[in-house]
Amino acid sequence: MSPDAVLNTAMTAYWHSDPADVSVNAICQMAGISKPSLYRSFGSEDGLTCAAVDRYADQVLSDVFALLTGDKDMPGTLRALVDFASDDPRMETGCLFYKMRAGKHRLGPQTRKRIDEIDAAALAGFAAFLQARRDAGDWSGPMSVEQGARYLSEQVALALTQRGSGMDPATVRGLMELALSVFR
Amino acid sequence: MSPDAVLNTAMTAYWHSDPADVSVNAICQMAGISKPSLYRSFGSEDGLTCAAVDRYADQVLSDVFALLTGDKDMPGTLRALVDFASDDPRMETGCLFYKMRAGKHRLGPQTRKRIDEIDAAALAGFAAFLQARRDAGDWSGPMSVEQGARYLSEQVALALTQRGSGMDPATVRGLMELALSVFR
DNA sequence: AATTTTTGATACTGGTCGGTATCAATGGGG
DNA sequence: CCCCATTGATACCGACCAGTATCAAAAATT
Repeated sequence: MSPDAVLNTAMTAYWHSDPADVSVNAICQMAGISKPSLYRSFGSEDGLTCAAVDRYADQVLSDVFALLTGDKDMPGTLRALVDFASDDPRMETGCLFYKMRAGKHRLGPQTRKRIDEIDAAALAGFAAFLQARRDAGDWSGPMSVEQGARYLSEQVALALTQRGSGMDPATVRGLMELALSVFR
Repeated sequence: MSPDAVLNTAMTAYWHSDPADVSVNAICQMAGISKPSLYRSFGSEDGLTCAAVDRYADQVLSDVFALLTGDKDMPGTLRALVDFASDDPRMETGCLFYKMRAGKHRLGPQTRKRIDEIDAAALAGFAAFLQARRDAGDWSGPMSVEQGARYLSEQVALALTQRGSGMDPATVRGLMELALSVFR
C-alpha cells in the first residue's frame, strides 16, 4: 500500500465520518498497513490529518475556487455555488474542511495552521469574486466586499454542515437560496 | 456537594468548552465528588449530559423563547434576537445546546432524544412567532412560515456557533443582521 | 553471492476513558 | 448505646488511544 493510497483512505475516512472519530488504528486497519509504517510516512497523527486536508483542498476545494474564478455572472455563480453545496453527491456527508474547522481545537498545530491558511485563501477567493462582480457592474449596494465575502463563506459552510448532518438536500437548497438572496 | 450543584458544575463545564471534551472524571474533580457518587445521582454519562441540557433549556433557552413570545413587533424581535446572539455575555463561549446538536453522534441515546425534542420545540417557537407576525400584518411576502422558522433557527445557530469559535461579536452581529434582512 | 539497509508486522508502553466492586465512615431510628 | 442503611472514597476493570521498541523478511548495494 503506497503512502498515496493510504492518504486517500485516510482522507475518505475523515471525510465520511469525522476527523475526531477516526483513530490512527482504524485507518491502519482500513488501509491494511501497520502503524509503524504509517508513522514512517506521516510522522504523527497531526502530519496525517494535515496531509489529508491538503489533499482535500487540492482535490475538492479547488473545484469551488474554479467556480468563483469562472466567467459566469453573479446570479450564475451563486446558482453554481448553491448547486454544489446542496446537490453535489460528494457533499452528501459534508465537507471535510469545514468539519475540521469546526473541530479545530482537537487537531494538532500543523493541521490547525493549514486550516487557517485554507480558510484565509477561501475568504480571499470569495472577496476576489465579489470584487470582480462589483467591477463588472452586476453587484451593487451598500455591502462591503469584505463583509460579503465573509457572509458568503459562512453561508457555504452552514449549507455544507447541514448536508453533513443529514438534512434533506432540497431543504438545504431552499435555505441557502434564501440566505444568498441578500446579494440580489 | 448536592446533585444540583454538581449538575451546575457539569453544565457550565460542558458549556464553556465542549461536551465531547469534558470527561466524567474531569467533572468529578471539578465538583469535588467521587465517580460512584456521580453515577448514583445520574446513572450514566448519558444521564448527566441529558440532565445538563435539560437544565440549560430551563435556564437559558427559556429566555430566547420569552423573546419570541414577547409583544415586540417584527423588527423589534429580530433586533432582540441579534442582540442576544451577538452581545449577550452568556453566549461568549457559544451555546451549549447547539454545541450538543453539532456533536449529537457522540452523545448517548437519552441526550440525543432530548436534543431532538428541544430542536423541534425551538422550531415550533420560531414558527409560532412568524405566524403571529404574519397575522399581525407586519411580515408579508412569499416565504412560508415553515421555511422562515427553519431559516431563523439555523441562522441563530450559526451566529451562536460563531460566537463560540471566538469570532468578534461585532462581526457576528453584522453577518446576522445581513442574514435576517431577508425578513424585511 | 554476501552484506547492508530499508521495510513490515507484532507486541508493547503509558495514559485516559466510562463504569464498578469493595470497603470504611457516617448518620438516623430503635 | 447499638444497629442498620446510606454515603463516600479508593482502587480497580477492560477497552481504546497515540506512539514506539524489537525483530524478521525483503530488497538494494557492493
